[in-house]
Amino acid sequence: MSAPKSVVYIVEDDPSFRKSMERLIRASGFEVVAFESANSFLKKSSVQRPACILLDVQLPDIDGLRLQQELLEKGYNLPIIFMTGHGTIPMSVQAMKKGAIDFLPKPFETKNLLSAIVKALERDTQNVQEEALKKEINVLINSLTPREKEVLRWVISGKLNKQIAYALGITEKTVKVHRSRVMQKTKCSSVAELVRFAEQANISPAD
Amino acid sequence: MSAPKSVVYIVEDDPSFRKSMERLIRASGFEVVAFESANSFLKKSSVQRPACILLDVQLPDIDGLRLQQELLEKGYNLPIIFMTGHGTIPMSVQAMKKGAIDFLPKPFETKNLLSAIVKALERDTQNVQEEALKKEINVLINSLTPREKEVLRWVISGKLNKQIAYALGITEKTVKVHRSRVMQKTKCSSVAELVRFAEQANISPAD
DNA sequence: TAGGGCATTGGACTTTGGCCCAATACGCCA
DNA sequence: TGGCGTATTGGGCCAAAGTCCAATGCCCTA
Repeated sequence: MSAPKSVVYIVEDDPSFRKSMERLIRASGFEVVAFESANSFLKKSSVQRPACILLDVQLPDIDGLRLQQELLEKGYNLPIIFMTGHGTIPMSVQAMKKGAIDFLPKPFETKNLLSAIVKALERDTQNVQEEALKKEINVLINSLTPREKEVLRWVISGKLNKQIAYALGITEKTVKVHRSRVMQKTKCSSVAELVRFAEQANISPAD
Repeated sequence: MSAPKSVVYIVEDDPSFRKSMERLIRASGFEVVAFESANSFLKKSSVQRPACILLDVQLPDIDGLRLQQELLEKGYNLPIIFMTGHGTIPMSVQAMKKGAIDFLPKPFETKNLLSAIVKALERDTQNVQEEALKKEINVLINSLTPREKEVLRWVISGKLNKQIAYALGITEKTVKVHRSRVMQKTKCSSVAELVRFAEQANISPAD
């Protein structure tokens, strides 16, 4: 299993600055893909992960901060490092509030940029792992029938089969059947595991 | 049950600005305590909660950012709103990275200040609640004997009494006794509850 | 219309857990 | 030294959960 190479997406309209950034980052061992505008980045169909975005605030089409907002709304969770030549404190504060990794006024120190990139890629590696885990869990959850999900919610709230049966208006016998199917399908071998499993799948206990 | 009144601590050396802030915030319905330096604030023995700090960056004794760092290290978790007359982007970014609620260059809009204060106090209300909960939980945890804690760790990892007995080199009988004591002392009535309880107490499953 | 998935129930049996009783042994503190 | 808290074990009993077996009724699709 070879580690996937990390990608740094650059979005910067100044060609000479863009190219010098490309060289610099590539020389540090990262894969680089550069864009000259926000829209050309957005047109990219697929995004390699783990990755991060090195984003200029002033762009010809869409404002960098605006792009950050759009990516957030679309659920893309790529860490962003801002660069700017004419930034203000309120701009940087807004960017940081929305989760930017860093906000670098040009000209900046190379080491500051690189440490920000490392941090961003570390975070995205985390994100990728977490998303993969959530996906796996959701596959299992979606294999449950509606009734089984219901029983799951009662089980993780610590109720006895008897109580669950009463709550659902069915026999304790039937609850046992659903319950054992839930354990099978979720690959859990104890209630304790099941509780943690359900927590990660954002399934709340019934009441 | 009357809600405790929220306090805004102001740390600002300019007397006229400090007083005008005091008036403004007090007029908005918050309790205010003002200090003219970082050290005079640090000398305050007790802190009312929920609260937040309205902190000037340039202070005669300790730098505002430095104060933030010190409070972090001491485990004080008071939300901070920075104000500054001569701030830079790197300063604001650093402050935000360390969890500041906002960073306002003077002069700022009153509404921006007030919304930051509201947000800061909301967060601290959260913090206070969470800290109180953790405290309660720790009281219960500390009432457990070492052996009981050990059994707890095995129980929340989903092990059977038989397996726990083998792991600890004792009889299943004894495990049952410890286990029932754990349930009593933690006031949990099911394994599911116990798992969540232990999670909040930062107790990890045994293996 | 036949089959498949789903929800439901039953019986019989074993394992596990929880709770009652009581008892022994160790270390520590007043 | 006498008690107190802690850790340990036992027997007996009942409730709860898990695991085989098998069966019925419903809805939907091929």
